[in-house]
Amino acid sequence: MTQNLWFWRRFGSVDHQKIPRHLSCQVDTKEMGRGKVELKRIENQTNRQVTFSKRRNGLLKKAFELSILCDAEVALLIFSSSGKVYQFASHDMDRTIAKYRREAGLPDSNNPQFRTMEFWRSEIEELKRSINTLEARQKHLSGEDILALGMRELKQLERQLKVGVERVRSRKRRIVSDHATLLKRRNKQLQEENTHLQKRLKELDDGNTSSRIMGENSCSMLQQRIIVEDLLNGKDLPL
Amino acid sequence: MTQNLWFWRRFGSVDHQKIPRHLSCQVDTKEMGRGKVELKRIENQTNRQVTFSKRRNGLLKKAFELSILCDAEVALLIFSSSGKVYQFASHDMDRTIAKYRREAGLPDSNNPQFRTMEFWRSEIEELKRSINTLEARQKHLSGEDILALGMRELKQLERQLKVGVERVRSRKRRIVSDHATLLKRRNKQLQEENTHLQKRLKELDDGNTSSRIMGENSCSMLQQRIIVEDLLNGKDLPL
DNA sequence: AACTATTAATAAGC
DNA sequence: TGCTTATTAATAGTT
Repeated sequence: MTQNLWFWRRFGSVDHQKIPRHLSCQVDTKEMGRGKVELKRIENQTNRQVTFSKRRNGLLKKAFELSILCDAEVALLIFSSSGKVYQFASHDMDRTIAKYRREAGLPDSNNPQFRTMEFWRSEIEELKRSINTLEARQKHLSGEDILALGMRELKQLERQLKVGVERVRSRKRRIVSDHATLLKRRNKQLQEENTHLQKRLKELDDGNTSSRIMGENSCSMLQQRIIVEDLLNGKDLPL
Repeated sequence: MTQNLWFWRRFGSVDHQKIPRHLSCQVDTKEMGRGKVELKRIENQTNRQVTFSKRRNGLLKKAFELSILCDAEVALLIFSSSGKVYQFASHDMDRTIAKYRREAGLPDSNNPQFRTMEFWRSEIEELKRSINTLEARQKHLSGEDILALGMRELKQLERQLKVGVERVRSRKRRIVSDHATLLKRRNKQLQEENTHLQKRLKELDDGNTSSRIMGENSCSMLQQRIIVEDLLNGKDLPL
């Protein structure tokens, strides 16, 4: 009944005393497939989702096999982090749950009101816990409340912050560069248009207005140049 | 919700069109380990029990891993054919079961408690919104998901990250410096103690043991120096 | 329970 | 999501 999680103590860290195949492995991680995966929440969302899909299927399959091969009654509930539910029950979910309640459950938790109360309560508790965690992390990332952190954590934090700074800088450079490119292109267009217009004017007229037009042109160029400089200084970008 | 058992159709008979390793296999059975096992109840009682034990552990382990790796909520109930129950719940068995009942069970919304439920629901919504905000902020601080940010926000973000880095660095320096100070002080104490001891020895004795003690002394000093160097390199600090 | 040969599961890449 | 491949994990049978 309470041998829940016992395997964690046994399997939590893989024992590499005996070298498995070709090479030994120094890292204390969960390994499978092509790579090695730390037994911790996969941070990359896409990856997590793919792994979830694969392992969920694997788990359902194994639950099914166990129930058949060993004539066991198995019930399995899986909620994805997005809240979608997947289930397997060898006999009948409700029957198995009822059996569990009789065997392991508390005297009377079958009260529907009590149960929903408990459910919402725990749901809220969990959300609050999440918020606390996130807030703590946030503070750390802002360099606050770091007195309790050890050297190792501080170094990791610094590394992460540096990565963040670099990404932000990279994005900034990209924005500026894109805008500059855009403006240059427009500049060029205008220049060409100007040349064209001048040519046409020269063809139509005999020189008494062409100087005025050349004046307007150079003014427009100047304005463009100022905008580009603003961009490079990071002033108000339209994006 | 009812995609239960779907995998059975796909995995029920293994596809051996592609020869797996050394030899192909003609039989349409479930295979594993050294032998091949039909996907049906194992008749031999001993065998069945052993297999149950092994596979049960495997299943529990995998359920656990799924919950950790993919941040999923998993509940698993296994009754052996002799009636013994084994369970795993990543969060809380009752909570997960309640969640399942809500999801899969009747969408009973005309409850007298509907109002309070609505209240809690909105409470939860709000908490979730907070979490989303926090997570978004977190990502920004990690330099992720910043494509939508404008130049002004990026600059602010960069400034904040720099402040964070500087605070973390400052804290690191402080830790190292404190430790160095501490060690230097201890060093000095030891040195004084040493001098004192040597003096006393010289007074009491006439030189046949003093060399040994000096040896111990220099060894201690060497150790101290190594620790200080570790500190400056940021290795494992006790703090 | 430990060992080992063999197959299954699956991480990564597409 | 599905397929392929390289690699590790699970485990059936044996001792």
